[in-house]
Parts: sequence; C-alpha cells; structure tokens
Amino acid sequence: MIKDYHSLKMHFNHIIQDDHHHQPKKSTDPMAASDDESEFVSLSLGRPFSGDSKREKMIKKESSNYRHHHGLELGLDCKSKEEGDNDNIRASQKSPKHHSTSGDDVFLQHNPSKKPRVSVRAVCNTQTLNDGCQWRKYGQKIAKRNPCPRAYYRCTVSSSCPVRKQVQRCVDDMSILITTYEGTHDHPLPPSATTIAAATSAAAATLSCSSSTSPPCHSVSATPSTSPNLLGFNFPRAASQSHPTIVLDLTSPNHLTKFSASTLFPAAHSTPTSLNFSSSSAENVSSSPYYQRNLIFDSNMRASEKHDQKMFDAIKCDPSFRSALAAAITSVVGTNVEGKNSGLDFHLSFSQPSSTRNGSVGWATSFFSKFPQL
DNA sequence: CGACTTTGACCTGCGC
DNA sequence: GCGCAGGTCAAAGTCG
Repeated sequence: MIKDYHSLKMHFNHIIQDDHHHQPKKSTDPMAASDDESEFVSLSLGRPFSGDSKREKMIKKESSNYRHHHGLELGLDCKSKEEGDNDNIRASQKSPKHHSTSGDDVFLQHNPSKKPRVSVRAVCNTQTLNDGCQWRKYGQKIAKRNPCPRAYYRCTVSSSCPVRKQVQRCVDDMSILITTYEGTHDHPLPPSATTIAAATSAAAATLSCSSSTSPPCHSVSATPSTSPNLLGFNFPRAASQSHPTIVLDLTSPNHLTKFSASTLFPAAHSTPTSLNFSSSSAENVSSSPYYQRNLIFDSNMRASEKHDQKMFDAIKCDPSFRSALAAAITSVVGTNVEGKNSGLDFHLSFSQPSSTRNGSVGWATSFFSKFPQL
C-alpha cells in the first residue's frame, strides 16, 4: 500500500510540475484570476477543538481571502457554544418567533418539525455503534414493517444537548445497524465523537443549502433516488422519508465497501443528490489509513474520465453535493486523525480540471497537500 | 444511591 | 373526526 501510495504521489507531483510549466503567470489581482482559479470552491471541514498551528492560520487566511472575493463558504466546524451557530439553531428551535434569515432557519420555516438527520448504515454485532458519545436510552418501539425494535437515545454529555439518535436493525439484513442522528451537540466533543457530529452538522448545512438551491444547480445533480446516481452508484433510501436525511452507507455486499453520502428530501419536492466512495473493508473502514487514501483515489479512478467533468461541475454548483462530500471526508478524517487532530482545520479545494487527465487527481493532490502525513 | 433501562401510556402529525 | 404510526414521557425496575 505504501509503495502504491508513493508511486501515485510521485505521479501527482509530475503532473503538477507539468501544469506549472504550461500555466501562464497569474495576475496579482485575485479578481482577474485565471479560469481555473475562478472555479475553486472552498470547503471548511470540522475543527472540533481550537488550535493555533501555523497551518491553521495560513488556511484561515486563505479561506478568508477566498470568501472575501468569491462569497463561497461551507462551514462544517463543530463549534462551541460561544461561537454562535449552535445557539442560532437552538434559538430557532426554542423560539417560534425567531426571524433570522439563515439557511437553517429558512429550512425550519418550511419544515418546522422536520429536523435534518444523518443516518449511518453499518455492519455491527453490538447493540449500538460506538460513536464516542454518551447516550441514554429513553424509549423503544416496534416500528411497522420491521420486527426489530427501534431504540431511542439522547445525548447525556450535556444535560441540555438536543442531539438524539435512533438505532434499529435493518429489516433486510439483521447484521446491519441503522443509526439515525438528529440535532447538533451544544458541547465540545471528544475526538472520537467528532466523526458523526461533523456529519450531522453537514446534514443541516446540506439541507439548508438545498432548500435554497437554484434550479440550474439541481438540474446538474438531481437523480431519482432509486436509480444510479451521477457517479454510477446506487445509494440507499433513508429510514424515514418524513425527515430530510443524509445516509452514510458503510456496508457493502462486495469486496470494496461503498461509502455513500446522499441527501434525501420529502417526495413532494424530492431532488436527491449523492456522492459515493469506495473503501477497502467493511469493518472499521473509517479508521483505516488506506481507507482515507482510497476514499479519494478509488472514487476518482473508478469514475470514468467523462464522469470527472460532470462530477466537478456538479460539486461546483450544488451546495448539497459539496456538503455531502464534506460529510463523507470529515467522517473519515475525523476518526483517523484521532488523538492528533486537536486544532485540525483543513481546507479542501476543488479545482476545475484543465483536462480530464488532471480531473482525476485534482482532489487527491489538494487533499494530500493538506495531509502530508498520509 | 445514582445512573440507566424497560415499558405502557400519552402526545402529535398525517392520511383518509 | 378517526385511526394509525412514530416519537416521547415517566414510573418502576435493574445494575454496579
């Protein structure tokens, strides 16, 4: 694996060097940047604990500059109480007279009782997934069409934490555990718990973005939820269609584990979008270093060159697509860098490929530039 | 004794 | 308005 990795890395470096040789010198005016640069999308993924590394400052500066000029931002930070976002969400939940015009509020105004959810499907022999959080069971119910009882848990890390989760075995395959998370934690999380928390935050971001996505964007990525998506993969339906739900599928019937992040919406205005990746194993996939690399490589290598262009176009213009991807990557990275990720704040840029050849490696190159240890 | 689980009752949204 | 199903409450029981 290491050998393959170094080989690929060297290959990337060659491609990048080639690009530099062929690229004209860029103007110092950021607004007059080349076409390639103008296509960049900024993704800011989970930063559960504060830190002050040089890289973090540099990334913040870059991110800030970019947002200033382009107005594009996708934040998935697990913010503390003092940082505000969670307060806004809680306030909007508690107070029906909340008049903020944030994306979440727009969503909640249209769906007052439909909190976004993140559903995780995983092969699990234990009663619940060990997601690093403390939970207290407060109810159990036999749901229709499933003989296995559905258990209801709430987060007990903080007495006021609104996060809840439902745990139920899949009716089709009892070895699969479906865990559905709802809400945003109002307290700092242990590193091992940031994975799902980030995905949950991303769900809110995804759905709020999607609720206001312009029609042209949806036309790029919208696919029927029962048919193969843009990248040629299928993805599962959420457990509950009454709530908008992101599904992270960590199960796979074949050798490669498919990892999908899809957003599903109530059928009345359903325009689901999804991303799907591949990994190497079903068990503990997110903690495998190989999985992290493979997440990027395999998805890109398997997508045909023709699809590369479509993929980049979709990601560029569809906020829900970007959020789903961010959730997927955060889910993986958050776990793997456990113990090392204090203060982690990485900045992931997607560039418009100058050719389909570069399209396949653009993500990985950018990703590795931020994670040289991988 | 406190934390947690179990379980029947109750509440609420939704379709008819 | 009624019935159904999902979700929550809270008293009683269990466990360490």
